[in-house]
Amino acid sequence: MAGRRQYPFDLIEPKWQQRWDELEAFRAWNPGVTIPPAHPFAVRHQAPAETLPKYYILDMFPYPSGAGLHVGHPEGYTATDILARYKRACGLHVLHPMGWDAFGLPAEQYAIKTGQHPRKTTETNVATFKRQIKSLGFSYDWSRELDTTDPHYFKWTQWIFLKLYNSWFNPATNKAEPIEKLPLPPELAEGNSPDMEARRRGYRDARRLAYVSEAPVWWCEQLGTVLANEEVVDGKSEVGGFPVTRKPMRQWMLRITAYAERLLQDLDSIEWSDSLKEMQRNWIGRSEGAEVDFQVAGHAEKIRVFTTRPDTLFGATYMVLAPEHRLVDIITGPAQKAAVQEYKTAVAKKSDLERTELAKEKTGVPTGAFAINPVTGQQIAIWIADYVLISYGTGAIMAVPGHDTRDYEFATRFHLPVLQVVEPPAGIPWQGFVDDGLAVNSSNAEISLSGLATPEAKRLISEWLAKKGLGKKTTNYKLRDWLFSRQRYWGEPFPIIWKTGLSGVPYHEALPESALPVMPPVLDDYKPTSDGQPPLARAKDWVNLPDGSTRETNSMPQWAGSCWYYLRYLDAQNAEAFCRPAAERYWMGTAKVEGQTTPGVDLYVGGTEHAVLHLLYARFWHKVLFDLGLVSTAEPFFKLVNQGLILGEDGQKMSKSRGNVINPDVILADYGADALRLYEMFMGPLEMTKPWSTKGVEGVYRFLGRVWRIFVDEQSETDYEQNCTANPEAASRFLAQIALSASIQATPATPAQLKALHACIKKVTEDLDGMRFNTAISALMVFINEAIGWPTKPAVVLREFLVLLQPFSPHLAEELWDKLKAVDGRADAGSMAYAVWPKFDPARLVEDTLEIPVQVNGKLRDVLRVPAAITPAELEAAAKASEKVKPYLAGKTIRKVIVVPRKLVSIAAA
RNA sequence: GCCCGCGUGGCGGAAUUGGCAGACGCGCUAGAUUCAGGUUCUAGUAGGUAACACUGUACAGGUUCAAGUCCUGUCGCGGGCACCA
Repeated sequence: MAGRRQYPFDLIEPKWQQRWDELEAFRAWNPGVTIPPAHPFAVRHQAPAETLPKYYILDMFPYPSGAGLHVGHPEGYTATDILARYKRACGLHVLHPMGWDAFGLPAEQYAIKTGQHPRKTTETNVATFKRQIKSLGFSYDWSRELDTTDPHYFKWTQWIFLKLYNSWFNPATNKAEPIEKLPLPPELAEGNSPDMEARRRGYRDARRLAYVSEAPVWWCEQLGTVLANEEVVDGKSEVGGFPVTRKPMRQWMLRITAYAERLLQDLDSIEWSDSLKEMQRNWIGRSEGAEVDFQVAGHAEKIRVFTTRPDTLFGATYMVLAPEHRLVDIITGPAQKAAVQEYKTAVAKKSDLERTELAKEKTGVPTGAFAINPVTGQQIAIWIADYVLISYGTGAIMAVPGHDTRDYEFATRFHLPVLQVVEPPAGIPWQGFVDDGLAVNSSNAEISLSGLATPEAKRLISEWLAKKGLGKKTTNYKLRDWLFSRQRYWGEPFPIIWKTGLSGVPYHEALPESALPVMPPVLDDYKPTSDGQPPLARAKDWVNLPDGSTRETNSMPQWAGSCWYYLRYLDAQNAEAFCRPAAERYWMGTAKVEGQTTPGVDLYVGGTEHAVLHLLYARFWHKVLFDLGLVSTAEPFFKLVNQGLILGEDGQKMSKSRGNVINPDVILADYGADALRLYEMFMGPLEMTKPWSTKGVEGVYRFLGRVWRIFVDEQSETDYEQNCTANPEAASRFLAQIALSASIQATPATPAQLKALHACIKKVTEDLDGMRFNTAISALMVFINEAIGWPTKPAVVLREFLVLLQPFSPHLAEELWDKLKAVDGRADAGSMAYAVWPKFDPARLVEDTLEIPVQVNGKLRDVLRVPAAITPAELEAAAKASEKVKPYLAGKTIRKVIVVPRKLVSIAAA
């Protein structure tokens, strides 16, 4: 490291971290809990904790990887810690917890390689993360620490799964309801035969929020597991970037699509960034349109299509089915059978990556069949092509090549007819015009759209189709149901068993709550079995139950634990419930508390990588729990902020291969936690991507050194090289012998000193409210730059400054706060954890003179120093009288003079 | 291709939302302290000029007494979505 140590942070920081631990200084108190009278919380607040307004501030909990903390972690954690400390100082009851999202692939892959149990790896990694996080002095309530792999935790993850399993979505009420209350159709209502029982069971199973499906799913050979849509990026696995293929498998699904509309609508009720909301909107992918039925000529079959442009129906000149469409084999003519089969096979062999990457040129083959356009009566060819996806809409489209880019490309390639049915604004060619215009060439004997603007044409044709029974208005979503099972060992087992029903058909049943937690079996080998079964299937004793039923061998995805951890923090130790209602209502802000306005988590900070995975899944679970009356808010996270990425010093993304990774442990050892915290906040706005600079750390470190030297007598810091780090007593003796500077006195502050202080209070307070940490720190620096020149420094002023510094660099602030006792004798200075935030007094900032810039024709010509009480007329006169201004007015006529009181004078002259 | 966001000194970034562009920090220059290096302290630091003038917030226009900020177009960078009918 460069330079001498600025101050003994290596003694100060462990001392205060230990003190906070001993005091349990940052514990948050649930309703009904008695607070020890000596606790600083009780000392500050006379009222019971549950009558104070709460502030729930949450970090995205980390996956404890083997690599340890990287510098991105402390960025978000410092931001939330500063706010947690600030809100505590402002008198709010702050909940600020931390835990571990510890199920996941790396621990399992390490187990496959070494045979070491993932539990062991996880424990080691958690210990490392905890040590690192603690060394940064964050004010977490560690009594609420949780770990998703702890049976006391995942018992309740399994319990919530049972809630999903035992619920269905009632479209009439738009809510999840218990499955027992699902109305049965009349034909199933009666009869107790085994057959009727099985049919009733089938009816219910098809409607549960957690259900089993045989549909094609993403399979990743390298990872040996299936993946959710959200985990597949550009045809590759999000983790590892391995190829994935489509494969029909029996899997557990969660019916998130039932919540598509609410997940979309409720975005309007929460304070997230526009870009993040937009990402969720895109993912949900709502589009309004119509379904239209096309009769297949010479067949009984109809083809149903979804279109967002029913107004272009007159321009539909052919149709396309997805190659996987049910009707393809039925309608294909004998002459086309071979070609169609060949095309289907070719498409099936393509991975999704190839299907999109090689999509430069459209492909397809005709089926030989024709459909009848319901408005023109024309026969139009039916093709199959892989640009139509089986998974969206109905898997079939009406092609309007005149006004759809993809259809236009296809029609051009295969010489299919192109008709104009929309008139663009003047000057734009109609071919391939896809925006709104005026309908043309769109009339038949019964209906005419011609001349109508696109929205009206859509409305009219939809009504007409509905009246004729040919179609109806409908809404489609891109969102698919959530594939919820994985072929992995290191995840929550499902609380599900399988039984054999009539004629050998297997069916599933939930285990009772009393069977929770379902523990995973002990295994020697964590690989999937050779026949592609999940590793849990290897444990025969575990799988096979005495009554002949067998356990579900899939496990839950990593997202399961993070879907509800923010609720477990509210009542983390509770063995009887996932969360007690009183605690839930208090911390989620729905209990009646004076001054409480925010529903849900007040502030959630984390990376943008969870924009559509964790944040969508958690909202979904929360809404189900809300419907079932288990939580009291419709949304979990009221305000959400994404921290920006920290790049390497070379401006590139940090990576081992580039060799530009900054290890926070090294920074910590060289400059201390306070400097690291301060630097990460000083780099720039929290949400921005910004490069690391170790020189920048030195800068804020020097600032902390200046703060230290304002307070202490430099002559008394005798021996910096003395090593007391390993010996707390020696450290404490050493720190105690460092005397306060003689310039600090219990004297009243001068007006100039109060002005500097209150300017700082104002700026820091406003900037913290707006989460502008970088400019708040610059205000602290401005204050110190000024105060360092004061011959005598009043203790009252410095105490208030320390309260402002404390959220940012709490260790140094505590040490100096403690030392100030020697001058002002204030004995209440044991810990700053609940020190009261100073109030800014505008009276202290009143200026008696102002500097007023004077412009002539927009150019600055003078700056006048004038009394603050000056009238606009006097100000104008003073401006015109200025010797610096006069030459620019000479020989010109003043056309206009603008006087902005207390701001500026602008003269226009010609 | 479509949808967001952003372009300010050598660098990270400020600018009360239309009112003195460059706060604060890094770096750099000079001086003091020191045997010396480091540290610390003091002064300076957008370009330009001997000093003024003048020029400057990606580029080109526009609105205004006044534009980094508002409007139109262009270019560049970052992120998201990507055959979603």
